[in-house]
Amino acid sequence: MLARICMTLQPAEICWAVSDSNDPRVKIEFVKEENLGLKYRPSYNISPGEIVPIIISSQHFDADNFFYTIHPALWGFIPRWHKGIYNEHGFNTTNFSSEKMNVSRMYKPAFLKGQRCVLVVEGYYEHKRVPYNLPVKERPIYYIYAKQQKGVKIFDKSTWNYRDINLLYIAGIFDIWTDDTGEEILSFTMLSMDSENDVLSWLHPRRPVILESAYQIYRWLNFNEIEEMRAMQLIKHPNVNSIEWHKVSDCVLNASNKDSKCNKPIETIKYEHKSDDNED
DNA sequence: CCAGACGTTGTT
DNA sequence: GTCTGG
DNA sequence: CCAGACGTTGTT
DNA sequence: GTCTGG
Repeated sequence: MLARICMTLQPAEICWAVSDSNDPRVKIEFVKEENLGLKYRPSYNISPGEIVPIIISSQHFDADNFFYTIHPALWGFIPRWHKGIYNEHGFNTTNFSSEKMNVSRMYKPAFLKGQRCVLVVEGYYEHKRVPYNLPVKERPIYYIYAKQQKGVKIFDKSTWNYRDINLLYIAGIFDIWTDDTGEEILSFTMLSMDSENDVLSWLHPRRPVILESAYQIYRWLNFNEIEEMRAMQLIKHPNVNSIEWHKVSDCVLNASNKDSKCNKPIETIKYEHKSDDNED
């Protein structure tokens, strides 16, 4: 999968957006402003190796109460056994096939400890899969995001009410890694799944595991209440009914382009006009 | 047992 | 050609 | 994944 | 750290 996401919200704004829940058990806290000496930097184009906000259960730290906490975390899971510089383990841990969970040496231990998390994003970017004979430049790139209320455009902040926008919630696995000096780093991987037979199959054979309902998110995070077996069931066939997308320019391919034009719609080619973007 | 893998991706 | 940083 | 680097030096 | 293959 094309490893790019969009998340421009500030920590407080993330709390506002995420805490829109009727469930009194869902209390939101943004903790650990800094991690690794690196700070979460909201951006229209975020890549692996950067710090992004994830939600985890407070019960990983406080056994008495369950509520949501939002942490800045390193995108790219650091293997528990790794020694040395944190990012020199040599594995691509940006995402992980959820189907392989029960045989994974790398992720299973964290999963069995209930270390499930949710990555909060405004949207993610994906190359469309096209025939091999087409050059890279001919591959359209799409921005995928949650369906919004009337009048709200997720790619246009001037239309936002921070408490009303709909975000994407992507299931993940996290761990806390300790370096030689005792410094801890919170890192995570994004879970992926087959997109065959769902609304995104036209785009790419795989897609992130997207949690759509508040209840689904609650169960994915509450590891005490929902054990591993049921958690895996939960993400086996997650719904993706409430998503939308549009074509964007290739400026997002350069990871250093953090500009707002990264998630803006571009003119579609004349003959495939209108909302036919959604077609294969 | 011990060495080697452990992950992903437009690859072959 | 291949690795790394984002 | 893709873009960009791929190097050195008594220097800041 | 933990599992698998030989």
